[in-house]
Amino acid sequence: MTVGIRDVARAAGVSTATVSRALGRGPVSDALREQVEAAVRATGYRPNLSARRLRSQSAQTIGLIVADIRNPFFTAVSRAVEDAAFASGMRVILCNTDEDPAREAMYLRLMEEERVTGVIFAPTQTTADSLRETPLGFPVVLIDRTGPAGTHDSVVLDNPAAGAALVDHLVAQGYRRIGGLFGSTSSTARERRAGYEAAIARHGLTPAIRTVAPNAEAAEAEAGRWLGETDRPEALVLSNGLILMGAVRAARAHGLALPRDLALAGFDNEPWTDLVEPGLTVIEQPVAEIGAQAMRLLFERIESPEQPVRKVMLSGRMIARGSTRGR
Amino acid sequence: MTVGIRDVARAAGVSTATVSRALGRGPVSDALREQVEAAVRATGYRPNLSARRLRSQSAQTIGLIVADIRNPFFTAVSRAVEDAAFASGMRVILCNTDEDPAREAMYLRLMEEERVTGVIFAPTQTTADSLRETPLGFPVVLIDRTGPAGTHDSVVLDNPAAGAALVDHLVAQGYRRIGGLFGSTSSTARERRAGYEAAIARHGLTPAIRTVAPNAEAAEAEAGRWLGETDRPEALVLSNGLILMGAVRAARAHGLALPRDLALAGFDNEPWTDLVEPGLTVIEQPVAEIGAQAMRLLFERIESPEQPVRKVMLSGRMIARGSTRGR
DNA sequence: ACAGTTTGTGAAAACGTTTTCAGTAATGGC
DNA sequence: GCCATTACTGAAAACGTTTTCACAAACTGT
Repeated sequence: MTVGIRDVARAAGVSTATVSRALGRGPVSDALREQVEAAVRATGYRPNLSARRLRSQSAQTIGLIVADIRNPFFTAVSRAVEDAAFASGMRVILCNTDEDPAREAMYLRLMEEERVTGVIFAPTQTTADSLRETPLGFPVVLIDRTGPAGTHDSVVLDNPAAGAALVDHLVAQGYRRIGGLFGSTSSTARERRAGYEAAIARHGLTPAIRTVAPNAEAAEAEAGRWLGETDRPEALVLSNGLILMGAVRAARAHGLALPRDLALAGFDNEPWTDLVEPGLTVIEQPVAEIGAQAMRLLFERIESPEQPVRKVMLSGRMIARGSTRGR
Repeated sequence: MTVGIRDVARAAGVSTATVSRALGRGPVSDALREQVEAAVRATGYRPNLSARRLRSQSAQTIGLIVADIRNPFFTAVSRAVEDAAFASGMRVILCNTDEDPAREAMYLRLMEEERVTGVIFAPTQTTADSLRETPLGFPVVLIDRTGPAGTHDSVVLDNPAAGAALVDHLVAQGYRRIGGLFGSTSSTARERRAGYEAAIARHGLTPAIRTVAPNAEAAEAEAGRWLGETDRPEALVLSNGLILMGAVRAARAHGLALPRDLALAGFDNEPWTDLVEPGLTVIEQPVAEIGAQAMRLLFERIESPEQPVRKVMLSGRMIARGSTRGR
């Protein structure tokens, strides 16, 4: 039924080995190569990638495992990853874990069964920790979140510096009672929180920290409670774009005007952050760069598996907007 | 090196056929099944999916081809598609075409080589037209955009109705000079435009239409020009979320207040549309439903390939917000 | 002109599964 | 107790490629 390499070989009057070589990079005379190409056109042949993978033991596929593609940070990273992958003739399998360690484990197993060339992975804290003992059958590059030191290549933001920068900025603008609302499941949030704490201490201020599941709904609920209390903070640092959005909603619900009643500073320079009045101060992450660097690390790891573990740390860029304008 | 089914068979003291059956759904006695499962655990066996696909001629993979995953509409749809796919034991390969027919053709060919089970595809007008003559080796479900009638299953919004609903709403709110800014590459935009035109005519008004590449930058530039003209419209209908965002930016740049100086009504109820003051009136698309329905159509098509072509048309829901408050 | 290399080619093995085929043992109806 | 099913099982073929191996022909350098 379906046309295979032997049909092409017959049509071209050569062996299947020659067809394979003509299509790949084996040595073939120009004359035969042309015959083969003509036969391919005539027969409408399409190589069967499963067979090719099985025989060549190379899947030319990478796995991309993230919490939720709807988080704009991951959306942008995934686009960069896929561009780089397809440019190198690789396919991408995308998986959403919803920060669930069980699903993470399931997808990692799936990646083993696919015999993928490599995986780019934003793990939860839990899985990142267990990753060091379980050797996978493929190279892994961690993004956004990082595991215990030195077990896998990774590309992350300089989160402590970014967290501290937001505090410094708020202090410079005259705010003193600065709270922090951080995600509960990722090392990223922990690091941003550490930067926040360090900067707060350096300025001789008192920290006020709450943690929350990293989604807009949970953040809105928690921020709503907080802002309803009598000693609510003058300013809030939010550890990612979804939590920032939740905080904006909560502020609206309480009728608090930015920045007069409450200052907000968060992460992720999403397109809407400069549209909501008076503009939200954020740390912009170099999302495309993160994806591209992750692919680069992955390719280089595949190239030379034994090289020392590397960690690429990129800097965020603070974009000051109206939400932190001084008092 | 790597452990295969024959290693498991040897460890369990059975044939490879029995292992295959124990892991799949063949008839195996309970005793042997347990032996096999123990052997699998002992050896750390992971099935090789390439081999399985090759032999069983079933890839259990679907392709998802969209313009750009960063368009929130496609982000949300893709999430729904992947949830449904993984729930049925299928993998998803995601491809971004950037509305480029050449890339669309390339990815369609890739899908043939992958021998995918099916494809969910949001094509450009160009490719949608050519799709009817080129028979692909797999079922295709069109989403968002639709080709010439009746060649492929599809799930689309009732775009004419949605476009008309926005006009009706604007008219009811007292606006008369209502312009429309539509994307230039998709049938979706054409249909929304048709709805706009029909409603405009029905109200005895004069249409004013411009088209633009469907991205925020191009939309901002074009809207900026338009709003700078002396006879600028009182209200604008925007054919998708990105164009809506561009229009908001252009209005800001011209210092126009919503809705006093300009009313805006667009598509896609993205999370930010109720955060930018005074809230943007939009048609909400049932994104999760679109993804889920597409998968359903695809599965049913696989089930019975000969059944008549089906088109699922879903209704949008208008959410009226401040940007169209009456004058 | 010769040995040694390089280049191009085909036959056949191999990749790791599932599936077919044939066969044996157990079960059921009478 | 016998025949006809049914339930399991293993040997071997098959899936569609790439890669190894062997070999012939065409080049090198001398």
